[in-house]
Amino acid sequence: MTTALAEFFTGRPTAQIAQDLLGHELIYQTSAGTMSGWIVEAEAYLGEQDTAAHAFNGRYTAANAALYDAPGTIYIYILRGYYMLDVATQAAGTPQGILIRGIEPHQGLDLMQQHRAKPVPDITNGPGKLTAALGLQSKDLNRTMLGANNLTITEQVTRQPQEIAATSRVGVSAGSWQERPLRYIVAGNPFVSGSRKRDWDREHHGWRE
DNA sequence: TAGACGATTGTCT
DNA sequence: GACAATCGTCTAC
Repeated sequence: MTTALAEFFTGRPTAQIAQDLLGHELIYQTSAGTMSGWIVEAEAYLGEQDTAAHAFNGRYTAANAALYDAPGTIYIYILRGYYMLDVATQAAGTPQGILIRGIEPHQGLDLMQQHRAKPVPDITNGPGKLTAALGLQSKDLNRTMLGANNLTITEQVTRQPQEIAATSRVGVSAGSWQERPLRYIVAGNPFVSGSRKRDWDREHHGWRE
């Protein structure tokens, strides 16, 4: 991983990093070809103090250890049989992270549809869906760095969101942190999980120009 | 089109 | 043995 990419995932609040991540491109290279997509939805989880976070109250297990690693470390975990893709933020020992919940396919859509035979946009509009589409069905990359192997994220935005909206996080049960607006989306993009057709920007998908 | 609910599986207590 | 940062299907409008 480059220094610039490491710096992107630290040095400011995780909520800000999650917001900044929208419009960056997630790139996964396999022997079958390259798949990539623009990040359109991300959620921030703020470590020990966040009742919804896996590391709440300093919880440390084999499964969530990646959260405690260096900024830019990939954290892959399984929920109800589905693989989820996260990136650890902040210095090692500070267990904060960002869950990537939706991407708009750019390269290799045909490959994604081989992995997950669903019509667009159902192919990548959810955290478990996008990992299935990419063929990320193992924890091999858990605790490895972005860019160290075949999975990375661009240092710069490659598309500029027209408007970023903040909402409460999905699937977070009751608690004082339930309502916190830590989920960030590209407004109007069809690949945002749970988005409604009537809210879609059919012309630009919520991107500038 | 939108809301409700049951299936399902690795992980922790 | 219970639970979870979900998904897909079914039903009602």
